[in-house]
Amino acid sequence: MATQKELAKLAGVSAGTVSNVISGSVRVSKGYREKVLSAVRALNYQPNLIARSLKTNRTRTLGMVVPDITIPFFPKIVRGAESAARERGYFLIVLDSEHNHAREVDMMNLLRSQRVEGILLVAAGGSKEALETPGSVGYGPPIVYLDRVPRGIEADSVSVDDRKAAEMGVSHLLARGHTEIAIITGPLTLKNEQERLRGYRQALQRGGVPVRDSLIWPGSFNRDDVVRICHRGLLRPAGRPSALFATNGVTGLEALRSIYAAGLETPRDIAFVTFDELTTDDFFQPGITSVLQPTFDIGHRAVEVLLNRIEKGRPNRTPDKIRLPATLVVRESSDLRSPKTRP
Amino acid sequence: MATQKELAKLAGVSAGTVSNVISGSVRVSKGYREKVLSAVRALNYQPNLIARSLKTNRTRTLGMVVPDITIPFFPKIVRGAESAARERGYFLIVLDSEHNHAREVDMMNLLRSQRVEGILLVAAGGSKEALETPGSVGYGPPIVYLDRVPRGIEADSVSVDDRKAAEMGVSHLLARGHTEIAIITGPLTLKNEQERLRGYRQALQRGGVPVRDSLIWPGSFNRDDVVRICHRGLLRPAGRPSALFATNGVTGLEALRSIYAAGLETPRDIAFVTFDELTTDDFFQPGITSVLQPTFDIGHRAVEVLLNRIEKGRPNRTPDKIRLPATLVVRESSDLRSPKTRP
DNA sequence: CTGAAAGCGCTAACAT
DNA sequence: ATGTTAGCGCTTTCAG
Repeated sequence: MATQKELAKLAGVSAGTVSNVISGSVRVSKGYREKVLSAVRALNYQPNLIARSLKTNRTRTLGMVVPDITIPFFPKIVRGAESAARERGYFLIVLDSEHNHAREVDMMNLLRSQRVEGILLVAAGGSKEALETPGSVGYGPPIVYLDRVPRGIEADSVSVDDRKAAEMGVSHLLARGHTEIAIITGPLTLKNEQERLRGYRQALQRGGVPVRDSLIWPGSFNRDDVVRICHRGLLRPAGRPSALFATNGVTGLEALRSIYAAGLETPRDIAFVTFDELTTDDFFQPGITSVLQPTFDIGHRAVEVLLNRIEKGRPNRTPDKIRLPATLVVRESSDLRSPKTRP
Repeated sequence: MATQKELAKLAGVSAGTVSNVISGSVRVSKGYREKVLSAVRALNYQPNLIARSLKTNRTRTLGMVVPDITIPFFPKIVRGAESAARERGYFLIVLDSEHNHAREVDMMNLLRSQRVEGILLVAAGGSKEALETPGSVGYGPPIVYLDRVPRGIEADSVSVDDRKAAEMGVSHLLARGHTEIAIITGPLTLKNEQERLRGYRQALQRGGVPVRDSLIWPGSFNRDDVVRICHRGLLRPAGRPSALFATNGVTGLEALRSIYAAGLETPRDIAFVTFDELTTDDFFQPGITSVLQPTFDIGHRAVEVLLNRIEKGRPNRTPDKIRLPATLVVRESSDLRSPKTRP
């Protein structure tokens, strides 16, 4: 691929002039500029960003690490982040940690080696310890945590108010007259899963309904686990709960699968509310009531926070901890009054 | 962030020795190596890949451009590609063209400017012309086309045998006794959509069933379009077809939505087969019969083709045109014999 | 086995 | 307004 030196030779000017034309930072006379530009076209010149970065010590690139790009929640966040990055003239490199903290550390180091100017991190989680040491924080470019906010460290973050969001979903079920509301969670090693569980407890307490341990089903992101747990819970001798609340989309989808597999229907046999869109969202018959997170905004805002930190360059400023509200979309699965029966 | 020069000073050796230790290309005595390595730890050194790339003219990075990362089909391909890249020690940068050819050209140029060593492209399509000029082919790093193979240009590609795959789906419906089989397609500007339509025709012809234009419904990726087209087709005066075949997941999902919205059930009122997993795949009640593409393999194989091209460096070799088979997963939606009715 | 030095392509003084 | 030049961090000869 052509270099500026070659352009200079072809255009009959110096390398510095070529650079001036291309970067646009210094005025160049019209005649020379034209010559350079036609050389650019002739040689199909593409600036070497690597060389430019080495010189300027800037890459205009942001990195992002997500636990699993095949979970629909994450591509939506990626979209928002990419959009915000592009608006401000930055590129975004997206990497997948595959729920693996060791790999996450590798990815972070890779991004640092690539000299990205900031990193958006949805922590892989797993163990507590893992969450708290996401690859030796404290050096390298700024990090904004999204979705999963680490406990303890003072860092920028953008997430949903999990407790309030869960409370909203559970309160909705209470308002519909349910008192036997079970909850199926994701892995409780994740702080936001814990918070959602707290929101559940809070809603019950405020509603004057006792919290019963037998209705709290700690789950995971694993398909079979969730199905097994739900199966046991739904068919337990004490009788099944009248409602089930799922704290994330992956778990919620499997929970719904279990309900169907047990030959039950929502809301006829059991009311159901879940966090997140079940990919086909309004598609289920009956429709599934969901607590929706503002996915695009999470990504978008996170980039704004990151770029403000980068460009304003105030390293010791107090962290931005942005909490976005979720919204409740009420559909039939939580509605006692119109039990539809459609295949 | 620390540089090799700083390491050298701390370790009391020359910069060249530090480089030798880090790259591992030249043997360094144990004593010096230890010193360097402890300096690495002390300064939390991260090699500057930018500088390395500038020198070596290698980035060990691959680029990938997809039309829409939020369509579940693509993250699955990305997974396969990332996995293969990692196996061979390459990084993968994923970009989203948002179905927009102009943006696709930008993304390609960006990747070239970043000096990626090869590009995996799922073309944005749209207009024919767009497909045929994916950003001035012929210079820059090698390109492997996935999923959507350009007409005319001789290039490496990895895709599914669309015609055969569609034929398989339609033949299945014929075998179930259907003769009034409608087809709803994606945008027919895409060659693979055309091929799938040809597969439909071929299956009918081989089955001795006349092809009727009124049963061919050219669609798009647009939600409302598809719903409108299906609505019209399903409620047409001539009576609705006995089966519907959808040529991709996005269109298929909307088609199914239309079926439900019209108060119909599969397979009771109409049999239904679609390309691609409907995100919740085996979840629908009744289950949806699907033509499944080997998504992970498509990405994985594409990286292999690309890296072979890069590393073997045979520029004028005849192109690899890999066609992977799809598989048919038969579920209830196409089964006349056991019309379940479950909500 | 180690050190010194050149140079990858580009930008940004500085000099003309 | 244009040309000249140093140097970003690294690898890689080439001497020693």
